[in-house]
Amino acid sequence: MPVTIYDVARESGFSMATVSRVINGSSKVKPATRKKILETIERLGYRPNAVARGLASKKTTTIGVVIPDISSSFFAEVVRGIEDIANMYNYNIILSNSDKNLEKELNLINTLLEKQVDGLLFMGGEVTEQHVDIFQSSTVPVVLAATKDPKNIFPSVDIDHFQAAKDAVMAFIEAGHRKIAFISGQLTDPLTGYARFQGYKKALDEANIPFDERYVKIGNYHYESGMEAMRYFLSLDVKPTAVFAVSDEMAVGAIHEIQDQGLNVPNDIEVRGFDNTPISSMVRPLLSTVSIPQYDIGAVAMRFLTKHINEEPIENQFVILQHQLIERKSTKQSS
Amino acid sequence: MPVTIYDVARESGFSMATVSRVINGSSKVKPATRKKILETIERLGYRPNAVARGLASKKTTTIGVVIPDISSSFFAEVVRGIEDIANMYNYNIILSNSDKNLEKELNLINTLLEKQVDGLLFMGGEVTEQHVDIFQSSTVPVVLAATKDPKNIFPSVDIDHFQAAKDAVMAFIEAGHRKIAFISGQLTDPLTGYARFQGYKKALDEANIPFDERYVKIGNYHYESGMEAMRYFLSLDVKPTAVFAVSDEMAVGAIHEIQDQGLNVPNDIEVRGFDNTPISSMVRPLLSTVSIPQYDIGAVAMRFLTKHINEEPIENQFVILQHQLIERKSTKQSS
DNA sequence: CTGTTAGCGCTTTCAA
DNA sequence: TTGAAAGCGCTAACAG
Repeated sequence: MPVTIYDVARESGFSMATVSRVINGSSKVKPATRKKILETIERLGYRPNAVARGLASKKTTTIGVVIPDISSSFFAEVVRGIEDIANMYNYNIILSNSDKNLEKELNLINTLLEKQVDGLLFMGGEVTEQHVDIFQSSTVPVVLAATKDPKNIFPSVDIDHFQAAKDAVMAFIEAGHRKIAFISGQLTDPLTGYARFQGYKKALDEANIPFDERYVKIGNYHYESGMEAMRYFLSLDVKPTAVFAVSDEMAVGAIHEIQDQGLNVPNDIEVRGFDNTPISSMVRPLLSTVSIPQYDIGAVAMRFLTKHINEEPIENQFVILQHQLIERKSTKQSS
Repeated sequence: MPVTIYDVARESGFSMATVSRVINGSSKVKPATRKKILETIERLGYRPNAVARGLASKKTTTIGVVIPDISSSFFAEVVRGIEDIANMYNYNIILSNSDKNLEKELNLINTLLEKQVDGLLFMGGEVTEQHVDIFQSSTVPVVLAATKDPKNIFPSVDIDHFQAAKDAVMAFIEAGHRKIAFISGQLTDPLTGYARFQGYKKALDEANIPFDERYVKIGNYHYESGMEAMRYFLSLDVKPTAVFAVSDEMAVGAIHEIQDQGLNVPNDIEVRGFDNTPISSMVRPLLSTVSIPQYDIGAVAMRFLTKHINEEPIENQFVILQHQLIERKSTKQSS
């Protein structure tokens, strides 16, 4: 039978209210009585029950995080950012993996809301009508991280996927390439798939390079699918001279396929990835990529959420973090 | 003002107790009344308050997980295993990063216990007296994952680090190597550091190869420190012909350092890593390594915890999962 | 500065 | 099969 605040009150000779005050460090308590109460807390080994506190105060100091897959190094880094800031503000996070499965997402959100989290951080593929509905049924704030909803209803923290992809392709164009292959994500995915694809097309368009669908292959962000895509590109009559993949893993897969066929990166074909995950610095040649501030996306989103929770004034509901082209060794230095 | 069980009771014309029964699917409720109550729950958009339930039932269906660093791909995979099984048993997890910092660990454990988690999963470097103390103050079960306590007080799920390292080194010895370098973890770390080091020494010992401290370098498990260690080994008069690193990242760093100096892996120097993290399949040459069932460690630990929570009979309190030598391309096939 | 007293929303005997 | 009522452990007015 664990010791309760009532026991502490009885043993110390003060009331529950006063004990509560010293626990919460709130308002004025005479130093002498604080000391006494602290002593009996120590003596009894009292540990406040956060569930009871949550019920009484309507605050749980925990926030819900739904994420596609924590074993993806991209999201793991985002979560690290979330957790660090959460910790700083004295929140804990309940983490749950959705695998981008709609039903699972909806269930998880519901469960988290039932658990009375003080706020919700959502990462996922798409934000559908159903997401919107359930988010709107929430009495606590919801912030989208590394995604956004099509109607801009909810605050979000993300990068400009369209521009990032366009910049990457433009760098190739400026280096003189005309035959630029694109290893894409699913086009049904509005942000990481479709928006980046549009960026690719736009860059070509502005350079008057006709779009050639043979230079586009859909991948699943993983290494193998990068190899496969590259295998296909290399089977073409007119091979591309540059390849842009929307994930580092796929880019590395592409590089290895190129190398396995006896060609050289970057001399025969240049390759650029996306995300700047740790692997890009652990391969040869070092991978040129588009750096996405994963940690910051998480950190900013969490900070953002605390502001909403505390109803602090918020200037901009939709923050776009900056991406950056990282030139390493899988592209020729254009200097 | 959110709708409560009381509202549902009033609207449906039944008592709170009966509403509670249909929510929990427990005991007998007449189908007709169940139907009516379900309807009014739907109509009112009632969402049960898990905090109140937790207070009343003394169960929160959430478990606490403390982990060194979620952005490490090793732990990310372990957590995926934990979460999947947790999910299966209808638990949520509160995840917190400790960075192996003792004070932080103790604080986190305390917070989780205050939050009335139904169980605790601990991963960390070392399990000290202080850990033992706080774990013993817990009224809920504690399971150690990917670690164990020196006195075998708490149930744990891990691999045999000593044997795994020994096996890796023995494979080199059987392939004819005598000059085997070792990129170690901190020796103050009892499991991943010290135990593996002992395994290395034991293998040499059994083969009557004298231990040479110049062939041992302490790393921090990361890529750069693998390169550094290798740079040092290559500066030796008598260079090693094989290198065993206790993490894949360090092994890959070593390979790249070797390659950068114009030598070939595996022809000039063979390299073997540890963990079988995804990167080992994404480098050239493909990395030979010791496979650790990370996902399973998490999954088994979580399953283990549910058994403790439900007070199911448990045969063995200390489960050792099997490691496995994976032969890829950074070692010569010994067949 | 401290105490009294209602709840918070739900589960759980115990009766009916 | 259903209901009444007593808490679960704590916070938050409100008094004093």
